[in-house]
Amino acid sequence: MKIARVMFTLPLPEPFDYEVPDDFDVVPGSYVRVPLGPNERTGVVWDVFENAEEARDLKSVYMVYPAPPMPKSVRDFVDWSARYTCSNPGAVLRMVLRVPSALVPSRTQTVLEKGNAEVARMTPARARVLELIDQFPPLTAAELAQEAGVSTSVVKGLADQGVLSRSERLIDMPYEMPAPLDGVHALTDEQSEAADLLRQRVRGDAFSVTLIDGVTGSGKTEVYFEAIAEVLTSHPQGQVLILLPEIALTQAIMKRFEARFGAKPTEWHSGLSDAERRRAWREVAHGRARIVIGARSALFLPFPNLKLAVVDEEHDGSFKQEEGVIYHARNLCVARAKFEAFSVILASATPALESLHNAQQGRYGYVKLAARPGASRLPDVSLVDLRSDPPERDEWLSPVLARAMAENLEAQEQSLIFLNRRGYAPLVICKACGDRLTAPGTHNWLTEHRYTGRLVCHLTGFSMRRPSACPKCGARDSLMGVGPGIERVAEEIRRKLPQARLELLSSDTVQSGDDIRALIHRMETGQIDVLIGTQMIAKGHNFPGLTLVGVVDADASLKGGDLRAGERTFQLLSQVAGRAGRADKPGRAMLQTYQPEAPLMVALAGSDRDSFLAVEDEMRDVMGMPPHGRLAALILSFPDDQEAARLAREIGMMAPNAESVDVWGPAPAPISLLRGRYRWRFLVRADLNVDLSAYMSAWRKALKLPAQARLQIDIDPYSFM
DNA sequence: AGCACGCCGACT
DNA sequence: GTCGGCGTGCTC
Repeated sequence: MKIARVMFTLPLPEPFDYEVPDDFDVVPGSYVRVPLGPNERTGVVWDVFENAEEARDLKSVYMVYPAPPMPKSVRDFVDWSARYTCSNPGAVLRMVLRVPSALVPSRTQTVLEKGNAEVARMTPARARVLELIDQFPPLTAAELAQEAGVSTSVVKGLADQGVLSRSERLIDMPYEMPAPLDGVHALTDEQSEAADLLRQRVRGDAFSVTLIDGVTGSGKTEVYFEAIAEVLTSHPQGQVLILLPEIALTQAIMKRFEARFGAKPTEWHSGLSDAERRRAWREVAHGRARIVIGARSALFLPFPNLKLAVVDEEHDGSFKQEEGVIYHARNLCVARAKFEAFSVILASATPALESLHNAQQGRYGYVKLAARPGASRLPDVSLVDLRSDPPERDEWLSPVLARAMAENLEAQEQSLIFLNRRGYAPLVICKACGDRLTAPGTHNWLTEHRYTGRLVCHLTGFSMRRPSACPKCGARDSLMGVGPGIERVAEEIRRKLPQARLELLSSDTVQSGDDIRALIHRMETGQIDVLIGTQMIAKGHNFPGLTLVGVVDADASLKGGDLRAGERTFQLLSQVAGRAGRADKPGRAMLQTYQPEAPLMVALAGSDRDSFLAVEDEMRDVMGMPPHGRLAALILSFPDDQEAARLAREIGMMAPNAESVDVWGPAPAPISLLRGRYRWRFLVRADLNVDLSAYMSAWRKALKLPAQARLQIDIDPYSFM
């Protein structure tokens, strides 16, 4: 008897066995329809084996889909990812099998084109159809009737006479084949050299990772285009995947691909319709989609013949999936490359410490691209010591920065003020009773938004009208905003520079991409003197008239005990500082800080990424943190406050003892209440030689928790909330 | 994930 | 006396 071991897209711990009828062509990787309990489901055959002795009475496979079997390398990748992320293989499989309807071949439709027969009796309506027929590719009867402005019966009549001939066409057409167009970009010597190296690395069928470290405008994209072109020519069936942060998947990037490769790449992201998704999945699975550009979930498409994956903006935090199966697309991409023996290119202007570390260790190849000649370089960065030059009471700009802004305005140059805090004040207290207003059931402070007149919790999304009396003691007009948000700093700037044209940029002031583009346009064309904004201003264009960047609170993002706070702050601040100045007009950046002697600040002041990273790397090494150690988080959530705390302590007692593993916690999570559930966190650190995934799985397995308790395991956490 | 079976409140 | 609430458990 032939037995198929079938994996489902369900959170089951293991595959189920089914009998395979003799006349069924079932191989490992086949997609099958099988009975499961009272229903039937689609699953993937993980394995096939002969069983001599009559075993349990198994149910039978109903049907095999006429789709290319899932390659072993992809199944291995699913198994490995499940183990690594401490999730069920079925949950990972669900990410691969996102579109079950794509397993069925595309339906066909009848289309019409010019036939052989002559029209017997010409009518005006028929004449109009025949006039048009040569101008279009084959169309359906409905489309043709619409174009000609006649009813479908006219079209049908012509077809029945043979004047139009009918043929069948797939509804979901294969994509156009890309073919590199030469001579699109002239490369500089440096770029050619980099391209040569990459071409050489993608030519074979070997696993490799190469980091392209190049500032904005250094031609990273053109260089990795060369590697893609090489794959298309040297591997006639080869497929290429480009992973981008979701937000970077714009029509602009699609146009650049089209210009280089003569056809639109296949898109894969959350905005696709069901039909587009089905088509994309099917074309990928058949190996016909040769260039796929997508967000992190594209990593789980069932490529049969992947030869190259590019992770652009590889440092970007949005590659980390924080819900369901928690994974980092960049890291899993490298893992998949090992299973399938393909090349990976990581590209960034501010590479992640981990990636640079791997490059330094020789595990990754490394290509450095310097700035394009004439492009702006990092501006002069100076530190404003808030201890020696403090702002006035209830103000946030040091006199030093305020003076620089006034001079800049005088010289008709633009300033940009960065503060990563939305709203007016990050905390509201009652002057009468001293109460700090928090979101209900949490300790999260409410942020005051003057613009909308509301108090908002930025962590949970809770929001209320600003009350006129204290909710605790009832005192009237006693509520007071404490600390700065961008609205409040804007108020201070209006007071100090009343003639300046000032605008704000945060997720509260712009609703759409169009709003942002309009604002960037006003900034570019000099219609704004001072732009004040949150993190949102870090990304975007260089502004030619911008010569001063002020960072209100350079210390802010260092707080919170987040492992990567320093690294992220450096990336963010160097991005923000990099907005200032052009070759002809040098820019300067001023960072307000209470700790000008901190290594991060010193490195920023020296615009010295390498020495900052060296210091950061040293610190991580001393603490045994990534990339010198491993990190995992365990998060418990439970509907009841008291019981959650008790369970958390109990879970802590059950942590397995292991060499070279430190368990910290439980601690109430920074977002301690989320969707009605109370949350506690553990942080686990281990040496590199420890299988931390196995440790975490063993820990979870040892626990017996009530059904409402939920445990999340986050291997290599990026968010500490 | 579904969908069953199970044991406790408001209704013909 | 039932209809149905969603808590627990199973699916080869």
